[in-house]
Amino acid sequence: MAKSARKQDSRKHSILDAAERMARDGGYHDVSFRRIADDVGIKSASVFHHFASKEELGAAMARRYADRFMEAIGDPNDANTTPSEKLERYCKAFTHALKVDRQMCLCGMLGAEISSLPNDVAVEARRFFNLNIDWLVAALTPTKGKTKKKDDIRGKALLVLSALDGAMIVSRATGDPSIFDTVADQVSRLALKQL
Amino acid sequence: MAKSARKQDSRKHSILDAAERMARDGGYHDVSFRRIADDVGIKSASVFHHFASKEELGAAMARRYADRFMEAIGDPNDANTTPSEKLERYCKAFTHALKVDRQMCLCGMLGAEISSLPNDVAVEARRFFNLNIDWLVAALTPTKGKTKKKDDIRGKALLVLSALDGAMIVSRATGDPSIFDTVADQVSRLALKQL
DNA sequence: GTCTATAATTTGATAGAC
DNA sequence: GTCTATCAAATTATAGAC
Repeated sequence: MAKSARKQDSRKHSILDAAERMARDGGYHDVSFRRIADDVGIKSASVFHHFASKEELGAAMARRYADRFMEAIGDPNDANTTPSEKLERYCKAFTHALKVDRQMCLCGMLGAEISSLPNDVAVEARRFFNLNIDWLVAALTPTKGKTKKKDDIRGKALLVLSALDGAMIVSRATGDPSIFDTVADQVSRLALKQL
Repeated sequence: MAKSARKQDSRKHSILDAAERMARDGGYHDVSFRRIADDVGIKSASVFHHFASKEELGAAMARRYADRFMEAIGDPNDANTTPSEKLERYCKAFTHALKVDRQMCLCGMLGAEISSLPNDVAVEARRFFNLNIDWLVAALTPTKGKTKKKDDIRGKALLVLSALDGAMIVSRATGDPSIFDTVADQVSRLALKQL
């Protein structure tokens, strides 16, 4: 039972991998069951055994991506790392998506498409952004010393998130990956200034 | 002859309007000739009389959007307006897209999808970004006084473009339009500082 | 310039055998 | 859990009448 459950998860995993790759290049509307099946090496009818609909698949794909992303950036309240180190780790998660995967951030893509997404997929995309904002606010809040104005911190969090997501698009659109670094460096310095 | 040319242009105009609306909500892959035709009130075969292929339509759509955008933001070298005024006008163009049109910036959407776009469409999207970067560099370059380091100015231009494009996504994804203003205000102040 | 008709392909999805 | 077979609908695109 444990063995077959693992086997099922592995197939589900492969299906989500294929779907994620397609969505991060062409968006949700460019994902197709046929091409996923071809990628995985099964038939499209078999994909439906794992996910009852495209909406369900899309929601699972977005949720898995968000969970992975949050796990990669760690605990924003960890007392053993500085805001600067936390922010560096955060930027690296984006850098990995852009330069190692050589793709868009999945939820950045879904965020752009949000008004045309099926509800369950849109919910997961929205969740990603809210989790990110909360994480950045926590990471940028000084653990000791006077409490800075909360609105200022939130503003900086929104600036960091927006700039990094936008920089991915600008980098990819112009074909110049160094643009991302230029933007990430600036926005990191600004977010940490007068903290 | 002038009359029929005008009539043709009006129809082409309506087709591009419909295509743009679809692309700004769901991306290039969510644009369809059938739905464009339904929107305009003609048959899909008639759309092909105006645009020989989806790629040609997509390229025309992107180019028209970019040209309109550049016209809206004006001359970056105009000696009668300050960098601050230029930047304000630039932000307003994005605000209009987000709050009046209530849609994504078309080229922001196409930029995210760039790796899956037909060549001619990708070329136009790329052009939009390069035009924007050049415009911002010109607008942020002081007309008199010492010439700031060119890399600094370019860096600020990239930050502004990235942050505004990203802020559109974050605003739409979270359903909170005020996020855009928060980011735009910060990035404007930062770009003008020590100019 | 728009139409009908049609083609070839792809889409998301289901039924039922193995 | 995967398959074959099938479906209805949608996709881009073309041919040819009006």
